[in-house]
Amino acid sequence: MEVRMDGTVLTDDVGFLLTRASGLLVRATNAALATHGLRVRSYSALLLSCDSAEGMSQRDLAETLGLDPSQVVLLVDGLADAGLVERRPSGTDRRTKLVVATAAGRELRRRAQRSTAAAHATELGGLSVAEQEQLKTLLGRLVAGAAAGSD
Amino acid sequence: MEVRMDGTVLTDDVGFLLTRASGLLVRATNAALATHGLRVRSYSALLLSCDSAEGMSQRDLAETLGLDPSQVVLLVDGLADAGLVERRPSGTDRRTKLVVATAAGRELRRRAQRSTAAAHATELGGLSVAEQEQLKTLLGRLVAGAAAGSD
DNA sequence: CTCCATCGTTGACGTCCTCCACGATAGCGA
DNA sequence: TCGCTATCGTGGAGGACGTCAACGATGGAG
Repeated sequence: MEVRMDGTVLTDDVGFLLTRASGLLVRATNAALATHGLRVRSYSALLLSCDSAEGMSQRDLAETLGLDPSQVVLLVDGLADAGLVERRPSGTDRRTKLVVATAAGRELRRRAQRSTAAAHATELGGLSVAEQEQLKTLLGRLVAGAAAGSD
Repeated sequence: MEVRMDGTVLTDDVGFLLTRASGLLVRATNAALATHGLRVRSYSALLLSCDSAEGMSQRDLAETLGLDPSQVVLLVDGLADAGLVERRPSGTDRRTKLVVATAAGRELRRRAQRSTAAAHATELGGLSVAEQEQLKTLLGRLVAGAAAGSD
């Protein structure tokens, strides 16, 4: 019988579990989004583009998604080529381009959302709704804390 | 004021938070492990090799880490080249190779563990110890459930 | 007007994911 | 015993992703 206090055993390590859980969910979600021609990455960007009425700068997109700005370029390129979003010039700053979802983008978002919800339900089936909420809260605090620490 | 029930808003999505948190922790941990010539991947494999007395087959390694077996080959190659683990033939099955940590591997593991613990403490600073334990439990259940579901 | 910061973009390089195929070995049924 | 099928480790290909450095265009402070 082996008893250890912290993340000494790999499968008790928060970091490992985080990576493992994320990998599982990403894989399942990517599979669910494949029929819509989306991946987790592009779907996330589409969501943000839909939820901001006036569009979101690529800078803010990168910040929120935790990505390098150079990756957002390709991400938005793909979405724009598919007619899901468009780049609009900002009225106040000619450097920034606001990414805003098109009607087609908003429509696809609705359909894709059903797919991801189904995948999430399957993957998170082992947890009760209350526990999922608890997990969400803890992760939110973790992310917020880490983001604050890197300022 | 916008109120939504579930993961409708991206930053309230469990999957997104999971990926985001994992990315943050992996980045920090990789930075902490860099001085030891390790990455999260190789460190995890080293841990497993240390914790199983008789060694672990690459198959089981892949299973536990959630990786494709072909990746484990390269992973173990790297660790073996660094003298941290060695491949031993299994007494019962000549196909399988047991990966077992060397003395140097066990020594490095100890030092590396201190680095990762420090990184974790920094990154998880926003959560109390009880909350970290809670998070660990929830993630463990999630991973176990998803693993059971894919059988 | 000048100097420096910021935004989007491009390029490069390495890591990681996913899948497919192969030789060697194991295990089972005829 | 002989095949058939499954499993283990390995190799290779192709795409996605992470990280960093540099550039032109623009904004803002002094």
